[in-house]
Amino acid sequence: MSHISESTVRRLSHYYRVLEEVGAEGKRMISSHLLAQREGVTSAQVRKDLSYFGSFGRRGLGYNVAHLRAEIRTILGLERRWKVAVIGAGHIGSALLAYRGFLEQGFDVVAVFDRDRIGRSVGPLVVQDVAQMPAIAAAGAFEIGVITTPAAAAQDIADALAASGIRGILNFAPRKLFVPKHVTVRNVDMTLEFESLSFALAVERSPRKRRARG
Amino acid sequence: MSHISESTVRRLSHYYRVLEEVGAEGKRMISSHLLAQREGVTSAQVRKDLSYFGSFGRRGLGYNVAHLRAEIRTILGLERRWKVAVIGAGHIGSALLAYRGFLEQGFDVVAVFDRDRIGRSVGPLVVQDVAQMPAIAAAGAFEIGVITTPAAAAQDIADALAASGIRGILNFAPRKLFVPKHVTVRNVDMTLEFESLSFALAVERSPRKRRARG
DNA sequence: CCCCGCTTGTGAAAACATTCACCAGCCGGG
DNA sequence: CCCGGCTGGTGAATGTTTTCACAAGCGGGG
Repeated sequence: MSHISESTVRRLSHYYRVLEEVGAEGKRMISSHLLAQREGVTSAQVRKDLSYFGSFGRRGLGYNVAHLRAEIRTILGLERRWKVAVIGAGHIGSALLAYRGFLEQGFDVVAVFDRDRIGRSVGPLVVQDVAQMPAIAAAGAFEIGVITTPAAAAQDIADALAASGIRGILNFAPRKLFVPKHVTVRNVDMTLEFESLSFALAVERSPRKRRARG
Repeated sequence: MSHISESTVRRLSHYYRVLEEVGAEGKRMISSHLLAQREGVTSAQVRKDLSYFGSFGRRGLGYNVAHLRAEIRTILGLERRWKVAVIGAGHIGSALLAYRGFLEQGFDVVAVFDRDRIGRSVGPLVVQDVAQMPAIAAAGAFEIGVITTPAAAAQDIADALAASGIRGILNFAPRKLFVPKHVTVRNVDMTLEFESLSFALAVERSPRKRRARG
């Protein structure tokens, strides 16, 4: 397991969900072929992805649903719970806090920070001054910082998080973040996806070559 | 331009943003090297990405910022505006509607549908019955459907959208959607990103091989 | 106990994406 | 007008990811 690609990890998350469903349907075993079909990938891909981490199946039988689910859970680090702070209490930040979905999956939002709106209640939490954030982060109050500030502030927040020893950042701001290499950033960028859709729909785009004007 | 990879399109969106900033800073020309640096990729990558669509630079000078920006705008299909319907008026749907960011970029939300909450105002729009959606879609009222319903409903909505002639879907539900091949789906999946972060942080994961139990 | 149908795990091959390296072209200065 | 310093475009090389294809292992039936 020298290095696992980002795509493999993403697919593991997907398999994890499929296994939840399949388990709920009462199935005890599942073949790589069936699992692949439900996820829209090839069976070889499923087996290859899993093979990076071990041998979880049995030839002739497939994978034990509950067992494989537990293995993936461990691989993804979902055995434990992660403490999350949200920086930016605007629309996205609030929606995120209100969204129950991921709370059930091992992530607990323990703090919300903003430059304004200080003292306001957001669900069970009270918005704290973002100026306090570095100290609170450094004290180990959370492991993952979620940036939902305007784009212009995002890099500064990322710098502050990194300087406070935070190693995981989920960035909702539409801007590339530069961080020390021991820090992992993942991006959720709606605008990008809209533009990607736009590209796909605009089939009438013309591939003609042109000369540029300086 | 036989086929453009998804990654290339994503990077074009990124370049587009950088060009906006760079333009705002008053720069007239930019080299592939500088553009690359601001986006955290190599200069060869920038030139290769652009070369799929034409020759937009001038040797010795670089790219004209405004001109390149306009070219990418055209490539991405952002010359025109896209009409968007949001299906699901829950937390994510509402946050999305409140988010001004992407409205400025060529996407107009023209309708909101939900199974409940019918008649409620969301910004300038009124929630309509999702049962009406297929007819309204078929009438050409919008080109892109954004699914922000619970996961269990997502595939049915996708089927309805596809059947009504919609060719672009942005899916916020954490579930793989199966659609006819002329329909393009893009996913925004926060849960996935959280799990990917969890994996990256859980460095103490052990790669030991095991035997599975059936 | 052996054979058959099924399924995994995995090297090898193929497909795909990124980076290299260099030619061609452009500007400015002398 | 020519030379030198830069920079873009692009085929070739390299690196990465996915797919293929098959040996090895499993359970069940007779």
